[in-house]
Amino acid sequence: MEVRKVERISKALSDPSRILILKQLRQKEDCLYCHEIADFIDLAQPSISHHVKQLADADLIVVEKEGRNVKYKLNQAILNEYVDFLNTLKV
Amino acid sequence: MEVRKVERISKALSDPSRILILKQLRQKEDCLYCHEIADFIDLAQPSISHHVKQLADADLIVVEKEGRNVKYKLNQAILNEYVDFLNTLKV
DNA sequence: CAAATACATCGAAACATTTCAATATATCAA
DNA sequence: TTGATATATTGAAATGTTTCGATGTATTTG
Repeated sequence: MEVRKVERISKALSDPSRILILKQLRQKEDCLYCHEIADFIDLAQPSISHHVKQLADADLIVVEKEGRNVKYKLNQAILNEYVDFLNTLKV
Repeated sequence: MEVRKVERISKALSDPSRILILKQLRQKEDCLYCHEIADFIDLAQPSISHHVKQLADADLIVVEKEGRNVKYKLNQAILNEYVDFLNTLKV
């Protein structure tokens, strides 16, 4: 995995709100609706939108439109690649 | 692993210079001297010092003084804990 | 179609990070 | 002990991130 990609994913993972979103995604069995995020993150709507965008830009989540709503899924493949990279750092 | 800790490690990993330091640490068989960093990172000495501090504060590297010199080693245990956390995000 | 709902984008304020020159500290060498 | 070397700290400029109010854009519902 390229340094740029590692950097972007790490940056996406370096904020408590975004970590929480990923954790809740896991709790919800890998399918979270945008409006559900407001239930566990106390931020204004544009801020939540911003955080979701960071995760999407890092390819950590896949965004699916469902009419007015937006649904998120974890991108396991990217997470696996990131973990693989981290493992190559070990001796 | 706590969200705070994940945040701090991710932040440490979210800079190209710091990623490079960890990669070179691996190349050097897990034992890098401070002055060697200047060979592959084109930044002023205080900047390198700053980056190394971020890695140390995140516990990603262990710092050992050797007289005038400083030696770094990867903290594999923390990296493992971080990887374990990332794996819990998967379904 | 009009109003309501869900989400995104813009612009600006507040805050954090990165970078370097200058300076400090600690150790080694003569 | 004096000078040289290795690294850390300080302070400030430049840049990036986070946050929100205001507003824009789809989509659904009445």
